[in-house]
Amino acid sequence: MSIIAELNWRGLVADCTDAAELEKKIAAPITLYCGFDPTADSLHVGNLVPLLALRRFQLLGHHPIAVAGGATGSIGDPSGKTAERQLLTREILEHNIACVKTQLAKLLDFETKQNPARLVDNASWTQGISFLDFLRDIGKHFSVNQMVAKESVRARMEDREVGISYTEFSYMLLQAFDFMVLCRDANCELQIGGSDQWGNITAGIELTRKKTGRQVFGLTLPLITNTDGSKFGKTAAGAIWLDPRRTSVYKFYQFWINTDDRDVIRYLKYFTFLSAAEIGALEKSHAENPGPRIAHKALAQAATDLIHGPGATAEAVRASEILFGGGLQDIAENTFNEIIGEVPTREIEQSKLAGAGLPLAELLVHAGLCPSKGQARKDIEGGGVNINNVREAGAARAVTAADLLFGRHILLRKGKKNYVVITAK
RNA sequence: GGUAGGUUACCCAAGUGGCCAACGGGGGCAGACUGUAAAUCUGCUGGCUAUGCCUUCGAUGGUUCGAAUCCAUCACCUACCA
Repeated sequence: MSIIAELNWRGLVADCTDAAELEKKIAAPITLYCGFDPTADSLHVGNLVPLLALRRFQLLGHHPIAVAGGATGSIGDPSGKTAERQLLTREILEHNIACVKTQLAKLLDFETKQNPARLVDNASWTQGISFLDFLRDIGKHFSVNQMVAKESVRARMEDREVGISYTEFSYMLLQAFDFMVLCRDANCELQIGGSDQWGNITAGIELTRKKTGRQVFGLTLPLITNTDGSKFGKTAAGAIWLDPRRTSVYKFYQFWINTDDRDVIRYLKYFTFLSAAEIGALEKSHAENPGPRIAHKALAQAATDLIHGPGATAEAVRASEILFGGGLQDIAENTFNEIIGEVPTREIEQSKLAGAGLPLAELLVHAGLCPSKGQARKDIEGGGVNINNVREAGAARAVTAADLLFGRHILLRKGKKNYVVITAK
């Protein structure tokens, strides 16, 4: 199957330039790139679509280049942003680039002989260029009239409250320059990216044509949206990160498990490498009997596997089975131990539980389940708090050593899915 | 530079001297139902050593027994004029 057909059945093509010509070109392996700006010290699930797309190209024989945006990231892409952003400091940028690089490296194959992936930083080719040279060699090819017409800029120009700085306005020149350099030096002929990158990509295509006379291509991937209208990849607690120190493997797995029914098949196509046949089977089983959530589990399993590996995934699955499987009544100690570390775990001094013990509200705050004691009391009175999976509706309830399971742990729960293990020490 | 209007909790937004920790909506959290769904219904949504106390209605100062509400100054935003 060609990569275009592959992306098409998965619903991963939002738009592309000169489809007919690209189709011909792509019959033979080509070199393509996608950029990732280091806006944080970890990528998040939203970055997964373009990243996995690079991988999909690689699996079908093409040559992927992941570009870490050391240069572009220091400017800030205005695309899809409603307000000017704070520039990152040099130190933070350095740190972010280093972190993002290791994540990119994990998802692409750099070892294969045929078509190894490459990882470059666009700062490496912007560094030596003076502002004057850049204005003369690159800036001259851009028409401000056209730049102003691009959606990303126009949106900000029309909004008089926020506006756009000259710095962010110039962003597209840098990204266009990347494409031109990669075409010239690495024979890169295709750039992929999120649909918000369309303007930047086409700017690069034009610059490349003007500077090198070559025709290069652009392909954008759809913006992922949840059916209920909320933003994909964001929870109340924030973004879902790929770095397990920011989002635990258990939480990452749970994020996918909690996918809306209406989205699950679509997401299997977007975020896994399962075949059309496999996904078709899951779709059928889900349509017939959605209760067991076979498709959700397959999605969560596959996505977690991809990012965190099979070992960590198995642990997250096991912890989920224990917590959501049934009662804790006669759970074995070593079974319970499996959820420690998977579920957020907090320590507490043994002495605090001695005698009259610690008010439950205080423990909830200590566990990070409630923002304040007042809120904790309300949550308790509302019947949302469980100790060791037994509801505690008395606000005066104190937690004592008698509540410890195996003499060491307390399983706190707020609502249906928010668990914290408290370990006495 | 001139004139008019605005700035209220996570967001939108009501309130124009005491009944205001502040209407309503959104969002969020929790409960019931369920499948760790969706839809629906219900409760909560500033803090605390808690029948009370403290902090909060752009900032600072003032008037008053009492201010989100009145006055002054400052900052920012919007519209019209120049």
